[in-house]
Amino acid sequence: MKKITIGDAARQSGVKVPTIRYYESIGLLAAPSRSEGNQRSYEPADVRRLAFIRHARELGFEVDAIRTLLTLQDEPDQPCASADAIAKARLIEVEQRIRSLMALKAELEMMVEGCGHGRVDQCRVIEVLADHGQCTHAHH
Amino acid sequence: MKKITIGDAARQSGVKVPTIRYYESIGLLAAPSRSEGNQRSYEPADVRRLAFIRHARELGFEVDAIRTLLTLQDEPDQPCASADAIAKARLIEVEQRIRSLMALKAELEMMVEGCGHGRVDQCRVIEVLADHGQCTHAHH
DNA sequence: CTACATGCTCTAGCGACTAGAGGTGCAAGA
DNA sequence: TCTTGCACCTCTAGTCGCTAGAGCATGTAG
Ligand SMILES: [Zn+2]
Ligand SMILES: [Zn+2]
Ligand SMILES: [Zn+2]
Ligand SMILES: [Zn+2]
Repeated sequence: MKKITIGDAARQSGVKVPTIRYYESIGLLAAPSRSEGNQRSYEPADVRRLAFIRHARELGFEVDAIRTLLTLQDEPDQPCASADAIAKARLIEVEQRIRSLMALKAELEMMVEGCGHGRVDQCRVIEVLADHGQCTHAHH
Repeated sequence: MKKITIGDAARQSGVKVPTIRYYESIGLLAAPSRSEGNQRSYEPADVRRLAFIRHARELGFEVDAIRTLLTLQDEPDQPCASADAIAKARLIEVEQRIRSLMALKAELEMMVEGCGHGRVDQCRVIEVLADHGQCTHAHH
């Protein structure tokens, strides 16, 4: 019976007010009912949905993936294979990203630690940037 | 002999043609001279500059940082402290990103491996997404 | 000379928001 | 009751680093 304003929904879900409106505009969250003064009025289920979205975003899922996951959530008797596939794809993505960043980290360490902090024309940072041949990894 | 077209510059530097024009439009690369038919004509130094930009982008430096690095490169007798600071900042960024992604990886593994691949209402993936309390890390 | 590749400018779109302008609604204190 | 002031509304435009396309002009090989 209590009306949940967009501000309340934001506080309870951790999703910012403009972002909630944005999610509505892209059809990720259904348009809620309105008060007499045309203000959005949410149900507890909407807040749970927002928290779900936020958590999925924090874990790096794209909005399109979240759209699919939300649809699945609404069909509890279906097999969960596609949800698992989405999560697994994200996991593989993250693993690749970590590998790539570790290689990057190595290059950056070489640059930073290799520099004697003198003049620019002796700077290891600038030197390596100007010549990828100085890198230990062939591809970044 | 010379007359490096934008296509040649692209092939030699690894930066795509529209991207070169984009870099010119944001002032990252100086506008080159033009041929009689109004076509861009680059010097070898421009191609080196493009390769520098590309390498820096591959290492994840932002365009604004690259702008600073390029300015520094043009002043070889200056101290390289600010170049080193930019690289170090990027290194710290990368290290933080790796840590964050490792935590993410752990959560995703729990989700993917914890699921018995049955019905959606028993899916570990959906369950964890709906409740951050199920996560091992407090913050993502 | 004729194709066709490459070049030109300009505009719009991507993802996932964020910021601001300019207006309305609403609750609480004086 | 009035007023203050925050919360809410819509709409537009900006962020970053490109990328895609339209509709032309130019350059080159056969
Ligand atoms: Zn240095
Ligand atoms: Zn390199
Ligand atoms: Zn599952
Ligand atoms: Zn979590």
